Amino acid sequence: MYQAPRGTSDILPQDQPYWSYIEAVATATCRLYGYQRIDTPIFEDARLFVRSIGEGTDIVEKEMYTFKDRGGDDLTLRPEGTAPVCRAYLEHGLFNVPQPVRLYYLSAIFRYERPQSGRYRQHHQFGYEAIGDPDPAVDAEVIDLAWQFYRTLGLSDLNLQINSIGCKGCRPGYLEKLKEYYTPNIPGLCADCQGRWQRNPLRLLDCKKASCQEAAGSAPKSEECLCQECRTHFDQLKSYLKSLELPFQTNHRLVRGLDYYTRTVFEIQPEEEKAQSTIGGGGRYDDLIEELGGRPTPAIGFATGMERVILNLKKQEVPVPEVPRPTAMVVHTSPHFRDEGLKLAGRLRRQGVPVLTSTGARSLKAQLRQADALGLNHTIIIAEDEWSRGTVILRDMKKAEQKTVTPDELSRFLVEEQVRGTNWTTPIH
RNA sequence: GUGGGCGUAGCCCAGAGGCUUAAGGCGCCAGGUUGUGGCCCUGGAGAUCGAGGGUUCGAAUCCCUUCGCCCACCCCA
Repeated sequence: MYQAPRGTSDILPQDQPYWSYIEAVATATCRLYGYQRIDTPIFEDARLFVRSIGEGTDIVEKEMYTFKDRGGDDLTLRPEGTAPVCRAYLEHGLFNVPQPVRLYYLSAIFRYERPQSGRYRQHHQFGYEAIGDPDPAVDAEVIDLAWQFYRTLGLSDLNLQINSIGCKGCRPGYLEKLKEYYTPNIPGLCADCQGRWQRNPLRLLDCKKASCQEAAGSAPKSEECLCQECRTHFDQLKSYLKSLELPFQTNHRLVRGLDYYTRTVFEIQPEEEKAQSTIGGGGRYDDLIEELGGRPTPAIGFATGMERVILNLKKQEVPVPEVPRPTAMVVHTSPHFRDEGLKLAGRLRRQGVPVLTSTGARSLKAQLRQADALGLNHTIIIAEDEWSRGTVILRDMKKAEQKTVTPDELSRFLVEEQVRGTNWTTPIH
């Protein structure tokens, strides 16, 4: 038997309410803030990602789905959403519209990793970018939008952590200090951290090993090494966040895994911290667009993992709206009426009434049993006697009552139900 | 890539060497007479016991290999 490839999964009807709910809330929230949707291809020139994410990162080193197409081009299944949006920004001259350009996306992301709870090879992100404006007010807006999104969804007990990792001007100095501080501790560090000291000192800060955490605890803080501009930017952001009444915490050990981040970085995670707990994160990437061949263009973005959001919606037992389904079914006492049943159902549907039809040569009993199992409110029974008098039976399955009606009366009743909204199923769980 | 746990019907699972010709529950299908569901009763379909090899008179049960799933590390959404 074939199985879905490792790390991928089918989203069955049972889970679809979560997806449409999240998409609806994401879309509505973005509209509230003036972000417009953008969709980029599922694959891109491999170099786009190597260039933007950074050669030394895990994503580029071992997680990209890269392949040669028949024309010999190296293509990569998008492992993150920001670089493609920046590419589109440049390609379509979006620097010629009023800045910042506010864009959002809902898209599949691919990373070759060992799957585990909340981590998949194909997952989905809702993300957005504000490109072309250095103002810390934009940082605040981006963070606020994320917070608003989670709140609207109904998630509670979330933590917002922020940090500033400086710019290309002041970060090198900070990294020096960091390495200096760690030098005497090197023998006590875990093997991974010994490598990090060499290649990516920032990452020393978020090692989860107890032994390394100790050292990280009293390590020099990036915030204390910011240049004047970065410091002002960070201070202003914090003050804006306070104005917006966002309950943030400054986390000096918050760094992010992609190379392109500058200044503001932030993450949002559920209070009870676990593995892969971060549900969303983002940051500023003021040098990325230039790196991709554009003019220097400051920008900031955010992305959240849909699967992780769903995980938390379930954990917190947040009720989500059910997707509408018909609550009526046309059945018959004899297969001879199947044709009439199809016509009647067709007529109802043209009037906007969702209905099911029974299939197969089943007995009336079997058809009703099925209607019951599906939790339908009504069955419309086509039966000899009534049909010969130009009527059908409308049976209320919940009340176990039925009456004989003409097709016109039937339509009127069901259209009425439809308008009142009772002709759709609503409960869930 | 590394470590741990687990693989018996669509789902939950019993069975730990010969009464297993693999049990039960849910679900599915059908029936319980005349055109009507939900409860109950009866019947049915559905499992090469993840796969391959080995030990044995005999293996779902023991051994080896392999694949898959889950969880954790790394890292991230």
